[in-house]
Amino acid sequence: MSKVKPTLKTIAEKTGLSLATVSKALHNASDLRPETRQLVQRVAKQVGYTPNWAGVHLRTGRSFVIAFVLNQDDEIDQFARNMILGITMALRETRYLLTVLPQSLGQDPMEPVAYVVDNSLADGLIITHTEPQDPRVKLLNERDIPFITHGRTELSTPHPFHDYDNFDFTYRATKYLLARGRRNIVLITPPRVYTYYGHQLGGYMRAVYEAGVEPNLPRDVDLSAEPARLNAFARRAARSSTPPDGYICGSENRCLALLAGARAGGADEGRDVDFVAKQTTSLLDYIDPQITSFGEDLKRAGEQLASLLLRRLAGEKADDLQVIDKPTFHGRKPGPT
Amino acid sequence: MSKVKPTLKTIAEKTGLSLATVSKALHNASDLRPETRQLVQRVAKQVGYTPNWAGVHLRTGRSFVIAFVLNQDDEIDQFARNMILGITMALRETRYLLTVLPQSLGQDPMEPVAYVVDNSLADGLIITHTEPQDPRVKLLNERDIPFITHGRTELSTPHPFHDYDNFDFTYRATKYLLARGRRNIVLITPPRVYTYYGHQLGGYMRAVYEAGVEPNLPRDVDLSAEPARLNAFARRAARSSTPPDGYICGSENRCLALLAGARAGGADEGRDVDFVAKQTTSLLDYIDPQITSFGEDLKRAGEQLASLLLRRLAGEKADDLQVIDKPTFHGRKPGPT
DNA sequence: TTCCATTTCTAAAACGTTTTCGTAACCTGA
DNA sequence: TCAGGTTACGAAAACGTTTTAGAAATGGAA
Repeated sequence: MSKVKPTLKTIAEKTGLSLATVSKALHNASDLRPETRQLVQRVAKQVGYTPNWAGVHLRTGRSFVIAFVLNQDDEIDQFARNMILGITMALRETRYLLTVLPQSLGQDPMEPVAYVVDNSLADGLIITHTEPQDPRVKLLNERDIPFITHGRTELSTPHPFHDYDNFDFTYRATKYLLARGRRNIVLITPPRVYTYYGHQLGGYMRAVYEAGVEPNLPRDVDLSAEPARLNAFARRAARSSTPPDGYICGSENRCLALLAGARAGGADEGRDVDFVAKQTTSLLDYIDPQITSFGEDLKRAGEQLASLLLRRLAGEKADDLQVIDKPTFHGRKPGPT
Repeated sequence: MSKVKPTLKTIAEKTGLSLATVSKALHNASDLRPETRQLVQRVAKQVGYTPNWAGVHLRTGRSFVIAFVLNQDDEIDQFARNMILGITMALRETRYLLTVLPQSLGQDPMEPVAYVVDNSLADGLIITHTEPQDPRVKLLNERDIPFITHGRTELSTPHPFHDYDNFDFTYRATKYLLARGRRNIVLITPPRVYTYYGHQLGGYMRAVYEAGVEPNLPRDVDLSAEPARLNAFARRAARSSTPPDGYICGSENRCLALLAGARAGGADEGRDVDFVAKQTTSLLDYIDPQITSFGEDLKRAGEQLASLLLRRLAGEKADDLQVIDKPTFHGRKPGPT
């Protein structure tokens, strides 16, 4: 077994053909005799030829790499894992590889994106946690670099995106709680900077106003803080003069934190208060109490993001590459009392 | 603003020096006048030069990429996320990038590794979920490709690894339960193929035998199955003639599944049965009941894996790059009754 | 002044690929 | 037989980098 990796030259020498012909044969060029093509491909397989990516990259300028910017703050359970899983699923069977870049907590969100752009590390980017006026999107649009976002922006130039219908989630979740007779419903909002903060708030407000009920918007507390803080908040709230009788929450774990807090405050789940969560894992299937939820399939989101981006790379228009997923209802309670 | 990316040639023309000199100046070569070095570096900064990786790769054969094989089955909560986070943390400030490859469920574990090797996609690999006779490790050793494993093997050729002391985890967990008067303790084992299955079993067995207690090893059920199955198992077991009074479990979520099952079977947590989990997230900090656990810091594991691998790439011996992390105890119960 | 040693720089090749352009060879019809 | 057109292949350049081997310039000693 020879130690050196076979190259086009190896095949050229074995077949007596030129480098140019070999290259074309492997790309199924039309100006070659079928026999020549087959000969080359046979020899290529025989010697175990695989293209040298550095060579390809240098010559073509294409790196066949998709970059994913991994955001650190996890309001959503298993976000990163499922996203990456989905992306890699969509990328297998293609020539593309996935590279992951960290977006550290204190760090400028711009930095990883600029790094990829400046070093032309990837043919396309996937970014998440979008803001209405996302500077990363602006930069990428400006430089004309293919990308897709998870989440929408409010920028005028259209760009590919995949999003979850967070308006629909909170709208239906609120209506569900209202139907169960709840009237003092708290929405645990995500960080205000993100676009979907507005969506979630919108769905909640609409449902509440339609029902003629007052919204409950805690002002003095950051509801997007760590779960332990949520726990404390729910405990205090349960003991207040107007205890919430419903919670809507964007993650299972945070929902459990609220639940434990409410219990510690003396509230009884099911009787005094109900919870609705966004479900991104199977956790709610096997714990008690049974908590009603709306599902978001992050793995599928990752898959879609990647394949939409590939279509973008193939030249499709941004407007045709915009998808919004609907929440799926997981009822786990008997009907309204 | 010029559209083309500056190259060494750009700098060479601006300074009037040759390509060779510019290249050496940027690498701090010793055979250059300090003034020349500074001149080149100043101009490089001014024009915003960044090296073209394809060019570097082609010339040097080094890709400056670390590959991480992402295993799909997650017995451990947030495994992938924290691992990747840690790796990327260790890699920032270096020239190295991380690419993630999927290891699909039914798929031959060999495939992604072989893919990386055949296409020389990375300078080094990080693989997890090691088996005692891991074929991937054999291949990589054979081909002399730098790598590191999360978990040990039983192969004779030494290789770099980072591992969690799973023996110590189950040993101490079992002793903890024994000290609380528990005598019928079930260990929820991971899949048998993995090396750490043996470690966990060993620690458990040793503690049990030292105490003169019979081990409880359920034979007819796959304890590494999905959490929903664990839930059903715990329910059945609670109703049996010899209900377990202690569970040791390698993940928080699975532990919650057991807990819900035991409750459904009529067992009361704290009175009839106790749980000890391996803790890799903050979940246990804010739910009830309070569950005692042993921590495994996966993010730090990722960081260590990456930096050990970098040291390997720098030429250090495998024997010097082997680390075993100790469990950290999180007691959440009052002392033994 | 001459010669050698040292310092400082450069020319050129090489890594593997794709693509443009050119040129043989062949065929067709008169 | 020959002009004109088509088919099938090859030569060479280019992408950006690093490195080897050598050349020019400088300095010091004789």
